[in-house]
Amino acid sequence: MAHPNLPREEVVARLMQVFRREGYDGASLARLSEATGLGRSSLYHHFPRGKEDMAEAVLALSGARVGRLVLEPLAAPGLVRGRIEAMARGFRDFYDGGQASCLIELFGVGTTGAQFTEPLTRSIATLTGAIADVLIEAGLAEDVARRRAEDAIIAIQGSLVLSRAGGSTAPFHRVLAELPDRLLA
Amino acid sequence: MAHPNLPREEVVARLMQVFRREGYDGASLARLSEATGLGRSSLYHHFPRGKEDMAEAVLALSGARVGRLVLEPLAAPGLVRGRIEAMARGFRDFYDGGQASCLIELFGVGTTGAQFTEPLTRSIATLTGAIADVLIEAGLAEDVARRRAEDAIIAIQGSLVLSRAGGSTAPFHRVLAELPDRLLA
DNA sequence: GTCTATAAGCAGATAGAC
DNA sequence: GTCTATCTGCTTATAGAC
Repeated sequence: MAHPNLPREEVVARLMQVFRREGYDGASLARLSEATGLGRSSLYHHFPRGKEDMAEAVLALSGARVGRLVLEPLAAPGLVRGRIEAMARGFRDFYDGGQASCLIELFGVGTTGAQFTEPLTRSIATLTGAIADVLIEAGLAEDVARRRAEDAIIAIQGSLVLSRAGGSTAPFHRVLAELPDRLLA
Repeated sequence: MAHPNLPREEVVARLMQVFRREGYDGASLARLSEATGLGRSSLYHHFPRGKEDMAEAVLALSGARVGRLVLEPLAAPGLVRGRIEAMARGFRDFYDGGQASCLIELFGVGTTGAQFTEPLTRSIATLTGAIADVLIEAGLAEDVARRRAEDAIIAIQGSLVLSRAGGSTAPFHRVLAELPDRLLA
């Protein structure tokens, strides 16, 4: 066994890598076992309902990371522009420089049904709400703020799709670089 | 058998529906068989290498539809704005009003490997190139035109992700409605 | 908490009759 | 060109020893 007594968060982080690469249906137990160094039975010990529980844990970790990397810098004290720039760096790290897929695209498809869509929907709403709040704080009208916040999320998601399809993370990095000006223009 | 002597294009269209809903790995032969009304063996008669051939046919149909619905209206004679509006309607139809997923997100993940990425990459490049050409025709500088064209594709893809995650196609329709002004501003 | 062994079922794919 | 029947392998999941 390659990784004995791995802390749970590290196990979940490795599960997340697999889900992001292979999707929910594509991530087999064999692959998840290999990535974590845990045998099938060990995985079932930690996640009694199997893949379903693993995916839930991955979503929870994902939510926590978005909170720490994106929402916290956005809500921190300081000038609005600086906080938005920090948020952009947070997105960059969360998506591993544009190489990691978004779980929204992966868990909203196939066998999963509507099982995971609700947390993902809430996550999107929280994110756009937080960005809109900062823009309102900066003096923008509420409807403009909400629209620009949604545009920002749209641009990030779209750039991830294009980056993966095109084999270059350039679109992702360009969108992040332009984000502060687009939000505050 | 529910649908005897179905024309090939109709068969492929039904396969596309399944792949779009379930993803590549999630689309089982049982499901593909049910959707087309063809038994497993009939599917293998038409698509000797199985799912792989089916996915290829689906990609080909997808490319043909993009050509007819999006690229042709864009290249047609007439004023640039009207052609861009026609292109937006083409995207709306191609993505079934925002309810259909993009194959880029589905075929770039899981078992498929790099097998289908090349046609998808080319498709994106063709699309952005065609949009950029029209903007250059309208008098924009080439670098600006190329950037805006890429932004348009990013916005459309991102809005599809948000529409699916949020349970409402509003983001998709908003992006399409704003497309002409954004490209020509 | 991890292991080996195994169950039960479904996946993709094929053979051969009609 | 479609059918029924079948094969092999891999899937998720469980049982029980250590």
